[in-house]
Amino acid sequence: MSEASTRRIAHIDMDAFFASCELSQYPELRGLPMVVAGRASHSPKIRPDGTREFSRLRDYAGRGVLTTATYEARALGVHSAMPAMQAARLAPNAILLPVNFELYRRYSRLFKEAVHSISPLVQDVGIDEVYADVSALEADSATIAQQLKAAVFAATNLTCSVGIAPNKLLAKLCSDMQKPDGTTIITMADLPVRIWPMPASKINGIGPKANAKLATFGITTIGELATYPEPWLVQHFGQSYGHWLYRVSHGLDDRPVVIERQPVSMSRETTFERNLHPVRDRDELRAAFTHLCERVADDLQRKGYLCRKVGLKLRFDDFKTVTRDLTLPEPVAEAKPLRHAAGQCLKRIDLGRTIRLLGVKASGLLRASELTSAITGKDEAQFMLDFD
DNA sequence: TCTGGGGTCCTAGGACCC
DNA sequence: TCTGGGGTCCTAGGACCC
Repeated sequence: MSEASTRRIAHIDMDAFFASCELSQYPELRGLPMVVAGRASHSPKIRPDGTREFSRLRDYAGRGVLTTATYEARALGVHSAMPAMQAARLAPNAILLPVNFELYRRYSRLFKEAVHSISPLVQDVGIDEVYADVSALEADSATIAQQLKAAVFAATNLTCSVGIAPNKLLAKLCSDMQKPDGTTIITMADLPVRIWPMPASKINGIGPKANAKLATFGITTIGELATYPEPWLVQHFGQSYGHWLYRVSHGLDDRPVVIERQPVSMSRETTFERNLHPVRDRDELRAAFTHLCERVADDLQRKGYLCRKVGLKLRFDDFKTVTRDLTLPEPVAEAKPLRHAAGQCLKRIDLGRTIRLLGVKASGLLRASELTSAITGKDEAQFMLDFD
């Protein structure tokens, strides 16, 4: 009802986050085309005179994609998620830096603490963005946006863009409208003018496939989507997705800001530098397989979880991906049972081609602490039964 | 020299139970 | 000898997001 329109949700999105973190380390790169991709072998070297020597994109060798590209690099036609080798042909002289997740996580923590200092109801949605429910704050939205940006800048020396709107859907669209360092505040009344002209693909949840299908009906903007009646959308996109398309096109979204969430799965995967043959490269595959299981086990134990389900993922040389999973009789968190279960999964896959990627996933997660109490409860029930 | 890694959510068929 | 129907779990694949 009308109370939905009284909510005020902020979406706070760091500007070119990874690149900005790197520029804070290497200010001499400001204004240059720069990309982040790959591993530590491309870290800058220190010259005898103390200045830094950076790798160039043309030095890149391997199968990675760009994690990020500065605006100057994007002007040369490269963009994040582009294969690095392909980007190297377009921008051979762009500065190349390896990913430094430790650095990004450090800045991420500072950013989120800063948002928290302004509004306590914060939902994490990735390393560089959060939602905050600011409905209960006294100040008006423009003041809140200024406070958020000032707090983030004071904590990180980095800028962010803020959108404030009646729900998460619109707040997310808003924060993207005036990047970088932008502030955009809208109400439901602004929908036709501010939101409807935007491409439908800007909506979170309308990806390449859905967008292409919408385009076959001549629908490219959110406003065009909004001209279609709900039954028509349901007929062509299914009950659930059609209903959702109808709602988002009219700016409707009642998802709450969720402060804490339990993880659903934990996984590790690796793409090999060259495709591995299941027989000829058996030793290398086995070592990688075991290592992935060890890493997943380490993640589980470090975060205090056990899993009831183990999954295996294989990508073949033709990029075809297959998965197999197995539900275990008892939850586990150690590498050995993970490795055994994943090995069982592997037996169900036809290994006719060489392998590009191998992955191991743990799901059906249980908190280790809760498992203890669950067992205690079960034992007590058992005891009662016996006693009876 | 094509196409990373870590996630969430949805669908759909079959098993199995009542 | 054809045929029910709801609920839940398991498994495989795929869309989508950062």
